[in-house]
Amino acid sequence: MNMEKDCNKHINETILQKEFYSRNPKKVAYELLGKKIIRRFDNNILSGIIVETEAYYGDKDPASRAFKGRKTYNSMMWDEPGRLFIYNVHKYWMLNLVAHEVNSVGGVLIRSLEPLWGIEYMKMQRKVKNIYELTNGPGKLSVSFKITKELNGCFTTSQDGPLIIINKVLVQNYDKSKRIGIKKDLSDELRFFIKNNKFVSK
DNA sequence: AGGAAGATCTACT
DNA sequence: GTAGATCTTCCTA
Repeated sequence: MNMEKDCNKHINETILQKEFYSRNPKKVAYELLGKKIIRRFDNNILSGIIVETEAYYGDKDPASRAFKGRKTYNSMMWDEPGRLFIYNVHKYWMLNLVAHEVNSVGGVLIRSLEPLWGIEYMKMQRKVKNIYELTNGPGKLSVSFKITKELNGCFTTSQDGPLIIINKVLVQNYDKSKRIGIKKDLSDELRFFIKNNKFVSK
């Protein structure tokens, strides 16, 4: 076995650490594309590849949950980068990673995944058979991956957490657009997705 | 008490 | 593809 190759493989299989998330959310959102998400609960393991994300800022971003100042339900956005921030929209839970520079506020919404393992379990959760309908939207992936507000504040950076994110090589073939479903959006394009990936939301 | 929300489903043209 | 209902959670009054 080639020693250099073995070494690279090891590096690419590490859990993303706090430093990764301690940057501008826009940069974190883009770099999260292609990374592997692993969800553990009871004796189950589910996993998928992140194929669509959106960046959110603090009080300068009218679409952000942090826009109106720090409250009980949104305080996680001020917290340590790499923790989970979960909130509700309509009747669905949104999966976010806390991501911001020092003394700042922000997060990245995971909008779509490409399912890897546990597909049968996801079909049961979602009550649909079509594999493309399991995780192609923020609400849908939370149902498939059994994500609820109980996970708010969990550290994705610790080995034994219920949800961790594994490093992978940087995705090159990505595209960006305005964020989806936002009434008052910023002029910047803050939605990132892998080009021609069938699991990106519509 | 009333309303809005970072979405989704269903039932259509 | 697009319109309208949905019936949860948290906000504002």
